[in-house]
Amino acid sequence: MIDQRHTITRWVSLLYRYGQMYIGERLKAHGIGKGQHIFLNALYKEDGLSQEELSSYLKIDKGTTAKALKKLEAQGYVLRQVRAEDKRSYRVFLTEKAWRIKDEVRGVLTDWRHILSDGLTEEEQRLALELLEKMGANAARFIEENDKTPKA
Amino acid sequence: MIDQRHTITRWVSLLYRYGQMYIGERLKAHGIGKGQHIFLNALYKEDGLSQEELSSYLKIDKGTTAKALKKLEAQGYVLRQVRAEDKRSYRVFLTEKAWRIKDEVRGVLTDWRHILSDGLTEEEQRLALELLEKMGANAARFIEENDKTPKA
DNA sequence: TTAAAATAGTTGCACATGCCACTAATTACA
DNA sequence: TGTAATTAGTGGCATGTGCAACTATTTTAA
Repeated sequence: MIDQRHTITRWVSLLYRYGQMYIGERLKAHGIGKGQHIFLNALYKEDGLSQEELSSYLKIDKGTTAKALKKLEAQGYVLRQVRAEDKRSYRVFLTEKAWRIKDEVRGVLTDWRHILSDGLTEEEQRLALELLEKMGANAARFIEENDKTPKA
Repeated sequence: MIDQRHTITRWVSLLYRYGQMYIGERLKAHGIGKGQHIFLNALYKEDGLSQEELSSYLKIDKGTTAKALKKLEAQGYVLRQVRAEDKRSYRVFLTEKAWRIKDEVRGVLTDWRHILSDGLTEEEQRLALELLEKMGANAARFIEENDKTPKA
């Protein structure tokens, strides 16, 4: 019925939304929402980051970051320690409870990647990541340049 | 500081969120939100579809579709006509006001694609679309199969 | 050294999105 | 034919997300 030509933007939208559904479904049982897993995964890689560092690494708004961490803290997955050297900021640490489910949380992303990669060769998977990375870097550069408020 | 290895999922998230920001910013002046442009674009391709058809084509929840169309109708961009043959459903038509901004609305997506494609060869762009399409189809198949409520 | 600018984090608001329960109409079938 | 099942659309709820205004602290510079 409709012309089936899809665009990059359209597929990105589908992949994002469906990925969120999958992740949300898989983590629901732990009381972790689809907006929080990304922070857990970042902290598994490097524990003790500040919210600012998480925000800028993940390129997620600091308000969103604050809310996600608040939930993770309420669920007992992270705790926040005011830094002595700079009392404005925290260090965010994973709790034992968070470390205990590390493999499971990381497994959700791994599994989703496997679902997406079905039928793709190793080479295609590598290429997909490389091209997404290039486009992502372009997007980030553009958006970040354009919200620098013109000084004048 | 943090290991810079990003995954497909991470880049998809960034591309989606930044794309939404870009689109929202560009269409704000027309009173069109970032959640509505996708429906306009689908209708530019084929006018007069039902909400059901739009939902299933775009793979967007029918509740979300209903709300987006309600906004577009309130802004005078679409109107809905009950079908005589099936009084449960509408045909959604673009108004003259919507047709007038067609090039501009479509241009937003084109421009965003150009931003993303900066530094990519034609061949890479083709590949990117092809790989996204394959992964998108995998995602859709998985999600759609898994929410078929087991009959038993 | 003090006043101004920058920075980390919080909160409220608006909006997008999916899910679910619901209504009204249509279709299937006993 | 009449009842059950299915379908199109709506509305409420929960959550994620970005933005903007705000506070508290730290840094810069006059």
